[in-house]
Amino acid sequence: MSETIQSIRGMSDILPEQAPLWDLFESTVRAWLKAYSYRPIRMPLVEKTELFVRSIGEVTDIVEKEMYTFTDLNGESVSLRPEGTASCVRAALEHHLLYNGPQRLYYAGPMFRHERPQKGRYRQFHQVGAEALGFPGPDVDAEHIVMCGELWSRLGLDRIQLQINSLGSPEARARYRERLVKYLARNLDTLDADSRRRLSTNPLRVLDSKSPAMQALIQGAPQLYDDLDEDSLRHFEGLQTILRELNVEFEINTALVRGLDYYNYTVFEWVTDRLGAQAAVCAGGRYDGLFAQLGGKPAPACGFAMGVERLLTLMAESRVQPHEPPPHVYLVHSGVEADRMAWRVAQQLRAAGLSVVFHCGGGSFKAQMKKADASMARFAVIIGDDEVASQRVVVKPLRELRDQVSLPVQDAIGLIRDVRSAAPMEL
RNA sequence: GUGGCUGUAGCUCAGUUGGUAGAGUCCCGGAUUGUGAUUCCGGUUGUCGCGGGUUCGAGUCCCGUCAGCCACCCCA
Repeated sequence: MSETIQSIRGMSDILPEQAPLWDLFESTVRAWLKAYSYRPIRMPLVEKTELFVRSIGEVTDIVEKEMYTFTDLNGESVSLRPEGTASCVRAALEHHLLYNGPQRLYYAGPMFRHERPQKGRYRQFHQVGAEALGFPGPDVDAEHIVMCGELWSRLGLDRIQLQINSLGSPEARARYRERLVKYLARNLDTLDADSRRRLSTNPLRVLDSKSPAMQALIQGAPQLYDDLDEDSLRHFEGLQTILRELNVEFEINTALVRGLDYYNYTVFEWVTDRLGAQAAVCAGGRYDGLFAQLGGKPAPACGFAMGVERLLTLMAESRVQPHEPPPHVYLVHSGVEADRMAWRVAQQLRAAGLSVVFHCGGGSFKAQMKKADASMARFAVIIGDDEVASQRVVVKPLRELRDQVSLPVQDAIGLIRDVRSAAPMEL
């Protein structure tokens, strides 16, 4: 025997047992996006590395050390996508999607980041993202936030809190960054090693530090809010007004700075206390500069992405149960003529819209029925020599405590159909 | 990338200063070939994650490695 092969670290199989929850999530999400008139777009999983360098930012951890980057056979550097927004904007530019006005788009699928796996964090993980391209106002920011809130209730989830912040215009952020660096530099001896490193790379992220020793320093730090220009303030106020009118609860978290470079103005994050360290289940914001950054005609835009695995974990913990009815019929048959009849009956049952588990592999009735239980199918349909002679089948309920009956096939279909839509019986 | 904990049957887990592979569950066969239960009997549950080392002898101790979990970092 040769050695077995394992899946790659941080990349897992979604087994049949878990699939119904994924199905439930995906169908809920699709209906929800349809209700908001977002249309699907499917981008490649692989893009030129340059796309992510220019959009996400060269000095971000994602681009610096987490991308699956390799050289294609033609010598070009390509990467598995670590997120979806860059590809989505690239596609919008490439196909001139905004020529006919603004677009509401969504995508769903796997993303890849070479991080150390832990709860809610995997190397291949899934996101659903929505992007509103060509909308300048805070009303679209609000739309995104409101629709997320609605999704949580459609998914049966509660205790997901909303945090918002404004990063202002690029100029405002640059002013603030300078002020913050000065402040942090004065308190250099209080900074931990990570924060000192961030001082030169991404100083705003120092505010995110979880180190208890840093909290006082962070409390006393200058506020980005003080550097916001009039337009930024008006945009932020506009968003808050809508949220308040719609009774959407939110918290302004001035330490909320997204890790990706392309954000400006509104940023928001939905967080939970039930996932350990990976608190964010959905995050997004405005990225008015990205179109130009990717060489296109400037266009305002706003979007968000949610972590599917994290939401599924919450659903499982909230005991959200997908309704997955078992097949209608387990078809048991024994005997040369009976086998032949069984094939025919199976097709009749399926043609009538019933799902059939056909017993393959032969064996005695006893052996076949031994496998039958209520989780396998609602009914066993049994065919033997007597049934061949009478051209009837035996229908035996596997879930209800009722006697088996002998019926012509058409009557059997009727009987099974009658309970098809009935709620599954608790056993 | 850094740190901590863990890895024994398909699954959930025992395994006592280092001395010959265990339980429950599941699965398979039979008692019982017109059928789901119960009971009884029998059977496989295994490179003890992998590779080295120490030792007469390693599931147990040491080193390395891989994987899982948790935290840091980062992020959805």
